[in-house]
Amino acid sequence: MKIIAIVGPTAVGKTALAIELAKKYNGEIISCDSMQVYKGMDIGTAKPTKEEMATVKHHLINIKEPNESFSCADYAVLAKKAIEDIARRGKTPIFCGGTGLYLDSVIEIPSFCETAKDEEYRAYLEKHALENGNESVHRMLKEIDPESAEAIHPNNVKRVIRALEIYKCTNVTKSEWDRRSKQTKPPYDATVLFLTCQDREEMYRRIDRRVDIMMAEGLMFEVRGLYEAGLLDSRYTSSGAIGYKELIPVMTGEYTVDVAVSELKLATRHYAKRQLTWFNKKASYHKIYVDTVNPMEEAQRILGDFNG
RNA sequence: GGGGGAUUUCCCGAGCGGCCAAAGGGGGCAGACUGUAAAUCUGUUGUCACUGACUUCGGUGGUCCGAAUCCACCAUCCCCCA
Repeated sequence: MKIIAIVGPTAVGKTALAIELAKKYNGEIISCDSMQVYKGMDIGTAKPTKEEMATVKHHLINIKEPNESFSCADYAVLAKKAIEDIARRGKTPIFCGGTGLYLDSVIEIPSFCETAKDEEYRAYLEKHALENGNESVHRMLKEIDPESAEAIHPNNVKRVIRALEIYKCTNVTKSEWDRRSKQTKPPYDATVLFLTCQDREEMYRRIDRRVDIMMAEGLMFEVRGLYEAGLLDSRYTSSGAIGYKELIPVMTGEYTVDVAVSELKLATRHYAKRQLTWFNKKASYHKIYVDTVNPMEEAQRILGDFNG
């Protein structure tokens, strides 16, 4: 099963390229973005426009309310279904988005969703860490899975807890799960195009420009609407989205719009750097510098006589 | 015109005679990442021939074995009285 994936930091033009390629290669797009899944969060997550979505079929966008929970495991299940669905109709699945882990959960880690979860235990550990310090839960992990304890920094409580949770749920350590998952490969033959900028300054300029456009398109209104509907709350994963969490303080009067916008630009730059770090280490990805070559031409050169 | 306060490394800001290349935060740069991932976390950040040397705390000169820290003058900014 052949699939195409377009990844890269924010604001390099992934969406546009995906749509062009979908037309060229008879494809449908599967969003690979942790925030575009939420309804009503349109401008801030830079979703494709209605027109674009009418031209090419998109999957896994607008499938959850902002107050619903969603995670990578949910994504992996749905994305695999989407691939089947698209393939059944003889089309090519084209992944497009910047959430690296989400892509990995389908093209690299077949057992991603088999480790289960235990919210209660998680909450218990969070409380424990809060009261007894980060080291306390890390020591617990060291007892049962020294290998993971070694790999996870004690301050990264979230991941320490998840490792403990995995063991609690499956009786198998996280390090063992990781080892096993590396032994099997998913049944997909993915060609990944990694869009990026050669010049860091250029990337930051694109981000600033993108944010200004979002504001001009009415991001503030979008945020206010969600805020007034009670859909922005730190309990929700969706409210951690860049563009929303920076604008909430404007609603409450803590920030001026100008301050919020520069915070938003900054957060986006930080995010883009993290994406770069993630994608850069993927040796098999085809890097395309959007500021020095024509991305569509380059993509076609790489994909060649690709046929799904 | 008179009185008071400030000036610190890219930025904010601590330091008030040795333990200071100088806390902390921000930013920059780099990195990690297998169920919250637009999240979470880590390292690094004066220069160099780097377990040591050199330059730095507005400027110049001084006191002292020793100054970002004390003194004098100058510069710039802020506040108060005229």
